[in-house]
Amino acid sequence: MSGLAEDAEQHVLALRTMPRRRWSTRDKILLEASRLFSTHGFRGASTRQIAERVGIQQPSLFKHFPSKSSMLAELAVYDMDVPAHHAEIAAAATGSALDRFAGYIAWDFEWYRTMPFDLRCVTEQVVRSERLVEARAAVNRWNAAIGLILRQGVTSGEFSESATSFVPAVLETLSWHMVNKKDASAQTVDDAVSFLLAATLEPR
Amino acid sequence: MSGLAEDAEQHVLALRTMPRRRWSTRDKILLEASRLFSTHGFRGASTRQIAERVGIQQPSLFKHFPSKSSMLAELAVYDMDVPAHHAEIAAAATGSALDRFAGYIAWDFEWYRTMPFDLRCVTEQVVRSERLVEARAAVNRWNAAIGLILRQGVTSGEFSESATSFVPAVLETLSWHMVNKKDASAQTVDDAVSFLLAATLEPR
DNA sequence: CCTACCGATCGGTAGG
DNA sequence: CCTACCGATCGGTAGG
Repeated sequence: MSGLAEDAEQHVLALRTMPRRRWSTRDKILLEASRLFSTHGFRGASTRQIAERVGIQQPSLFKHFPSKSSMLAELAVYDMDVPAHHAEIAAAATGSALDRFAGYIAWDFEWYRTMPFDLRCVTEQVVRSERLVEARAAVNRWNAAIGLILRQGVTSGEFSESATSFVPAVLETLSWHMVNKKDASAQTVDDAVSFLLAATLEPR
Repeated sequence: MSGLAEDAEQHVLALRTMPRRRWSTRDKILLEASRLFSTHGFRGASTRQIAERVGIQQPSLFKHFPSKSSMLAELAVYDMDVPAHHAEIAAAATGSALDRFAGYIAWDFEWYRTMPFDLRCVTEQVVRSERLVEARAAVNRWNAAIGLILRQGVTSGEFSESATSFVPAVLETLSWHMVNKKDASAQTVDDAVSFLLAATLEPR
């Protein structure tokens, strides 16, 4: 079922090159919902606030989404299914663990840097709200793929064993940092890759 | 006004050596509130849930706290005022930036590892809810002190300039990691210090 | 610390 | 996509 992830990735690539006023109402809803979820949390962001920012009445939201949580579920596809798909490819590829890990995190940081939606905190809210079963499965797939690459790197002597337990959480933080900073550039991505690799590599 | 931070630190040290059944109702409320805030977010945790876990009726909460947000404000003292106080001491001390930074983060990780309350996500919720003016001031003080140490280390050639922009967010993540993991030990603290220093130091 | 209760706001529906 | 509206739940108060 990688079709879901690939379709979602293509849709985001299309949104990035499209002026925001030409976005569909549905995507405008997702954008404002993501921003309010990030700022006030899922429960703290009301459907009336989302509708106001989009410029429609609150009940009109439910012509595009069956529920508020379905908005979060769709954002979780961009936040977890797409990264999980890329992480699984990196985990199954040939080459050194270091090269595959470096390649994945470079893609990951660039994904978040150019992401139109504000996905910060989506992961945590997804993991914690037990309703979103599919999104939780994607989180587990991502963790499994990253964990595999890290173990491969420890076995080959490239990665520090004691460091690997911190890597998933720090990777996530650096991803959100790309979203957080308006002035994040391609250089910022390179710096974040160097930062994480320096912490992960076995000291020589 | 470091008396607030020092009193709060002493209170936490006392709680750590006291069996939980001997805690005051007030501290039991703070414990369960912190856990529910961390799991469901501030808005997602209801006062009825908090009261149920403490074993009292919901309106009784307001005999101990004037409002739900005042519970968050008190947790923010443990999450921000106490660390800000220690960071400011480290920033003003003599010695190399590396030594002072390493000393601070070792204290920080140990603070969160042995913290009875679950302070994850308190910072974000504090920063975002504009009402908690005092807590926001503590966040700013912490950021200023850490930023000063980092700039000192860059000037002296000990720290990598491009790395320092990621350090505050990653430091916070590693602190929460100490709370998150039930099996976090003194060794985990040492590993986290090594992890962050490896990423922060100028490569030789 | 309890019972009883209130106004406000919430997510979502009906019907057009 | 709008207006009108509903049941549920929210944080907090009154009074004992």
